[in-house]
Amino acid sequence: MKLKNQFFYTLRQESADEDSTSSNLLVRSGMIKKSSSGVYMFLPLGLRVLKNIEQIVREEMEAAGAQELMMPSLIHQEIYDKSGRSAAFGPSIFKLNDRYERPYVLGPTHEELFAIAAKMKVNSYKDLPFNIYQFQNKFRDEPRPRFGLIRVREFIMKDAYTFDRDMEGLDVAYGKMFNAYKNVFDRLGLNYVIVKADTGAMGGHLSEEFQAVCDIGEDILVMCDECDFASNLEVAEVISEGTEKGDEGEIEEIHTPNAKTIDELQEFLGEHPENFLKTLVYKVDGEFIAFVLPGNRQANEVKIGKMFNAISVELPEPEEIEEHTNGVVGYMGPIDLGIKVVADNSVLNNKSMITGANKKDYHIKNVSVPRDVKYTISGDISNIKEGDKCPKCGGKIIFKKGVEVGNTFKLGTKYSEALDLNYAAADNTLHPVVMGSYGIGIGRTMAAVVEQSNDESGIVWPMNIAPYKVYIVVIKDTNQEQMEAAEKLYNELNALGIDCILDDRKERPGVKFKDAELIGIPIRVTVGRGISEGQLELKLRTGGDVEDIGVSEIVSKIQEIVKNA
RNA sequence: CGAGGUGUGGCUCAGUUUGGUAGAGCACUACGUUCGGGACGUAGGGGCCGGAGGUUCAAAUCCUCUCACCUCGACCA
Repeated sequence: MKLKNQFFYTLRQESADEDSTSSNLLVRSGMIKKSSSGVYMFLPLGLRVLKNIEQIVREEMEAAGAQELMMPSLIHQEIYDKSGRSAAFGPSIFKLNDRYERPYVLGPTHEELFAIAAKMKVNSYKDLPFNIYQFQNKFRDEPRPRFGLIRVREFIMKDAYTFDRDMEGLDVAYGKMFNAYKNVFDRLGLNYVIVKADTGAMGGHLSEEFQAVCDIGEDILVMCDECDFASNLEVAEVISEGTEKGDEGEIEEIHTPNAKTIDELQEFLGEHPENFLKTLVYKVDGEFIAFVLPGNRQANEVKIGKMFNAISVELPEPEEIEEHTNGVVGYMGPIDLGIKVVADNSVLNNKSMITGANKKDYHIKNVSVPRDVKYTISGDISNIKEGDKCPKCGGKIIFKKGVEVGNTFKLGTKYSEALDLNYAAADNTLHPVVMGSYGIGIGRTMAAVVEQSNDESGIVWPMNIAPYKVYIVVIKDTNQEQMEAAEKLYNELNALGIDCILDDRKERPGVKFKDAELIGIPIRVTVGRGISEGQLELKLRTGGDVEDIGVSEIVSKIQEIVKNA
């Protein structure tokens, strides 16, 4: 691309309403522009990066035996009603009516449609397995779009779906896709970890997430400092200490005016939070249930939801709680609360605890969980925390933050059963097809790369996804010798399939250098005064000094750099 | 959905408290000087101040409604 007369611009200032390094750099370099909250335009330069990432994903999908196709975005809502996901997605699904008032949705993900398409092909066990995928815009009405391309409402996803006869077949298909995913993120040079995760609205048996490690990540990754344990916080199992803390004593009321939170109580009594019993009331599919856990642990709503196989787990308003229980918010305790009580594993043996008296301004002490707390169920309902024991090896737990760039699911038969995707086995009995689904957020991956690869001057694209590989700076666009040398190099590189930018704008050199760095082109060639001695300058975006190179060697040198990157 | 904030030229913002008919920097145009790391000077062009209604002789400024965007929280594959 010659910059003159092309749709190319950069901004010198940060955008006022971008909130992350990656979104600022992508906006400043003219690759994307926000269209409305959580919706972005991809401009020519940005689109090239997107397509490059897409191509890497495509190559790995094809290598894994997947076939590309394309589904519509506009889908009859009935299909999502049938699978129960209109409810599961709730307000996150974009809904609209056609002119006859028939309800449609903009597809948030496509398990249903792929299952329906698969019915065309699947009759017998001989028709399985197979694997199909697409790149397509997905729509999700996120409550709070954030961080540029990281959390958006319309985004391009590569979604793949595998179809097998049984779980053994799924294991094989899943393994292939899992490896393909590793290849993709390895090729992109991302620093990522793979964690076990909740299956959420997708359902099924297993979910693993590919998480790009970065500070603005919205997911907490739970890792072990000794073994390879890695899990999303949502599902990381807490190994309860099982200690028998304290001696049983008589319950005593203590006056604790205005000490409503664990922090205030700690301040007031001078006791460590682990000696408090925190009592939280959740509305689980409409039922008010109390959850008792140590003062130093957070409740985990995903675990609670699983415990009751519930669709919704929400924290009710204080008034609602007081209406439905005998408790007083701020002074809640599990004794005589009047509703079902669930105890966290880690408090079951504790015999000397402090908890709310269900009476304003009072707590009680010497509470023995085995003696005094009448719980219906116990289980693991809290978040693991840093410093806890690793559930796998007993090592120490550490946290990192991650951006979920890929997700794989062993779905099982959830969708095939809902949509009657069955096959006849060898004995002529009918069985539901066993499915897997696999997503990669393309735009989000692009943002994650920028988050991990930038410096004070701008983006540093890896060679294989850079929008162009070489940026040719012509120092003086009016100097004929310089322009001719630059054009010659430009043509030679293009002929070799090495995409390059020729900056032939009437700009001062400083402007061109700054732009080259901002947009992150890996190789910069400067055509300047040295040209009269047949010399060019070469500089890499990743660093290092400017190198003088003869005109005759420049092309082979660039080829070598591109090849070895 | 709750709380807070912001909408003024392409971009970043001042002006709003105390109404008087719109500014700065960057970007853009012309000319000149300069020109190998976001040049300088001079002269220009471009905005009915998010929208609607109201108060007033007069509204970017005050009042009402509304829309959009942002932050924190809630929520969330």
